[in-house]
Amino acid sequence: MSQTVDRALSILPLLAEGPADLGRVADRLGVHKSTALRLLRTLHEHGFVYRQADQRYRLGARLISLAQEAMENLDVREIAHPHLVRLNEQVGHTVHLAVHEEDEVLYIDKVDSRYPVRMYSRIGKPVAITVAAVAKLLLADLPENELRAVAEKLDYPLYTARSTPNAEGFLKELAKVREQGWATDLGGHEESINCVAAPIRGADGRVVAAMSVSAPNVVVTADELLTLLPLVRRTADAISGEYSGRTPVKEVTA
Amino acid sequence: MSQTVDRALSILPLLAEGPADLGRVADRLGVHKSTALRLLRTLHEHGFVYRQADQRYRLGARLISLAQEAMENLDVREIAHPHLVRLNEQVGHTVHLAVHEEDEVLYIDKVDSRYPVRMYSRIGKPVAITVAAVAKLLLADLPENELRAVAEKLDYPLYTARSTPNAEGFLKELAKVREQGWATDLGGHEESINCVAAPIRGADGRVVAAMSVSAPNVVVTADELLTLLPLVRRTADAISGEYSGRTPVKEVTA
DNA sequence: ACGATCGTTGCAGAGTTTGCAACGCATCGG
DNA sequence: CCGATGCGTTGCAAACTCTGCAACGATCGT
Repeated sequence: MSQTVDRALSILPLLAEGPADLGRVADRLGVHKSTALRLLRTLHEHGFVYRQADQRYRLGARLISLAQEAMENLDVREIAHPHLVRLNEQVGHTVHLAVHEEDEVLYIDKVDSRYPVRMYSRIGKPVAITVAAVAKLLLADLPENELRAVAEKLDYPLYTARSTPNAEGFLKELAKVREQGWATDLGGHEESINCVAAPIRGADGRVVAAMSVSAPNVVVTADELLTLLPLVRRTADAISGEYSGRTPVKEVTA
Repeated sequence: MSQTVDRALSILPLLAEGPADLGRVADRLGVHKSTALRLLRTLHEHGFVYRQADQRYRLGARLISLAQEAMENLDVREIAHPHLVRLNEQVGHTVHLAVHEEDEVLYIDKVDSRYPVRMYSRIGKPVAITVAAVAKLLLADLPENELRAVAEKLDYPLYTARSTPNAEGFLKELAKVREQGWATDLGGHEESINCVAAPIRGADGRVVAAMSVSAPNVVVTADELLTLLPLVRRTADAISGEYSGRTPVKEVTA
């Protein structure tokens, strides 16, 4: 809608790939160098980009601190955290909390496994939306028409042989998930890692977040992990209860 | 330099304070509602802001994931992390890693204390620049003229009775820090918390980051904490060595 | 049912942004 | 040592984008 802002914002993901000099930025944006310079200057004034010793630009500190504030403002996170910690103490495995926003699902909290073998994931990282157990729960709650639209639009990368292959399979899986009220990912993202997940609901019953317990095959089998399901669901319900009790605003897709 | 972008970017810190509706954003920016709307729309398209169910705007997910990428690209962080973990295992206290950028010092990594008493701090959060031990190290490395300019410009909030009171005291402290090659914060930020910090240097000898060990009085006295200094310095030196060995770009102030 | 509040859209004027060309500066090769 | 090349930077006038207004529609509360 606003050309200038549009261009300026496009610079940020570009710099996320790594530092770039003026010429490179101008090229990638398809604008004159002087234009790119002025955009970068404005971004710089706000601390969103930073100029290295070699004059190249990279993402700046304000971006990091802003993101930090953004996460601290998420009410679900605040409420859920102690529950996640407690669950982690009980089961020992990695516990995740995720929310859905604009066709992306991302982790907003994590408590690491106490076992030496840890899985790779980071708070703030978008999750594999077509296979992750938490993603299934979050998407399954969308109204039918939206859901169909989203499913068609997605890519279905075959991380493993058990990854969701296409929109049809995804919708079918989501229907199942919606009905049973919980979800799993059995080696769909990484061959040796399984997850069990449960939804966290707001006062109006809509799913506002999802939490999961993940563990590699080498520690527990999928079947053993599934025995934790009741505990995971109870934890999620406890968070739901606390969250809907004093909900200031509902976190739902637009 | 660019009015439109300037305004658009100003919206983000504003939203970091909490969700706001269109009217509020327009007021704070001092522009017409229609103008604010178009800016918000552009930010929305890029995922930087998100629209809640109640139509209010808040910071979006792309901001969080971008910040995540920004941090993952920091070479110092990657290299330092395992060292921080090891140090934490040895001493048990909270370990921090911080960098300096544009008159701000912020934590880019943290390993939590193993003691039940934990201090409040978060990755991405700007640190109290006038009192934190890591901040002293990072600033002490600036060229004399820049340093003076920065010191004059800063605020000196009196967190405790032992906080740095003014520019003069700060410069004096920095001179000491520069000479001895390490720094402390003894109750300057929070009455009961002490820190010991050491610098991490790049190939050219400039300080690129600083690390610290922090612990509350109730666990160890300041004197006991100081006995850890040699270990902290050794760890910092190890990181420095590894970092300067294969430095792609130097992270230095412009 | 009515008024108030808030978000949204088309429009024309105003102002900002854009790309060009020229400059300064450093680096590199002859 | 000097010219060539590449980079970031600045003034300028034309062009296009953005701005604020006013009017509309929807939603909410009384």
